[in-house]
Amino acid sequence: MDRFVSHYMLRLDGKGRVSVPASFRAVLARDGFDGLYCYPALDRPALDAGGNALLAEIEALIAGFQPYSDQREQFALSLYGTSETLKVDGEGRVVLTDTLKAHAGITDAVTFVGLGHKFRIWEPDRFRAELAEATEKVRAFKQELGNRMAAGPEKPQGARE
Amino acid sequence: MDRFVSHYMLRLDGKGRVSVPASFRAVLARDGFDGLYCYPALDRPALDAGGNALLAEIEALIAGFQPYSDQREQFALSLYGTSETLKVDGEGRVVLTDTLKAHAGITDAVTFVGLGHKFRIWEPDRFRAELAEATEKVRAFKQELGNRMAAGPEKPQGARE
DNA sequence: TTGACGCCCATACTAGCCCATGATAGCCCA
DNA sequence: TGGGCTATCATGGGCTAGTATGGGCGTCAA
Repeated sequence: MDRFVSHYMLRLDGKGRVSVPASFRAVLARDGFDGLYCYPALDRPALDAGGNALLAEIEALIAGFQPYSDQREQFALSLYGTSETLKVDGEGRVVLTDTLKAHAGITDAVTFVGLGHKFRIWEPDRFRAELAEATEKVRAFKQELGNRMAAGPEKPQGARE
Repeated sequence: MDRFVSHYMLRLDGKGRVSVPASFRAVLARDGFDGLYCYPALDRPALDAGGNALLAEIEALIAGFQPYSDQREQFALSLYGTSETLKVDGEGRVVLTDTLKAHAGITDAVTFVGLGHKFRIWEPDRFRAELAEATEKVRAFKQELGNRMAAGPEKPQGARE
């Protein structure tokens, strides 16, 4: 496996440590990154995390802007500047910094969610809400698609089930 | 790790010394530069700092201008002329010169911010403001990007992010 | 001489490292 | 197929080395 998939709820211990799910660790190990690259998601109260694949994505994004441009500086600041490379201990645990925990509202438990080349870390209740909302939207979208199908012979272009 | 990443707030002691974050020192050590190369950022009340990678960037920038041109001389003057090579003591601390501190409005604490190949030194309050502003702009930019995508030839929106 | 700076040592704190334990799930063998 | 064994995993706690910070002392230059 070379992708982050599925989700896991895990608790922080007294020292604030939390185990990275074993299957995610396996992906990171294959990816070759030592540690865990992590930063606050831009538009959600959650954390994005991953390894070299994620880092490469960010680097490519920043390299796409003109050197010395304002946009590039802003992206570099808000991506590199808020990132942390968390160390993973011998048991596969990490300690989230206070800044990271504050952004996601994390206290004593987290939910890890695989998103393919990266994964996201949520406070469990917020994750449930986010998942419910996403599921609802997907369901509505699918239904709308079905209605459109039934209504007319014309096919919705580009819509694959 | 070969990039400056994350940010750290540290205080100056009575002698005006401040510890360079350990993770930044590790990058500098790998970079091979002895000391800390530092100069006032051109268009911000902050200081740019780094090692050989930063020096190489500056050199490339200046080399891009016509030899003997006014621009080249001006850039050379304002970059090389205002730079300091700070010494790092046995404990990994540096002393900022008065000129540097004045430019950034630094008094008794600083925030170090990684920007990949270099890092920036801010007065903590100003940094908070700058980060908030940059994050806001990046967020707006991303949203605009998303809207543009969704407006295009009908794609299932919400397909990741 | 005085002040600034480099160099050295001291200390509180915490992050990292190591070992221990309980639970679970997968595997093997009868 | 069922039962037991073992490898893996999540979790807990203690110890140690590293880090940030503070202060003393000698040296060099103004």
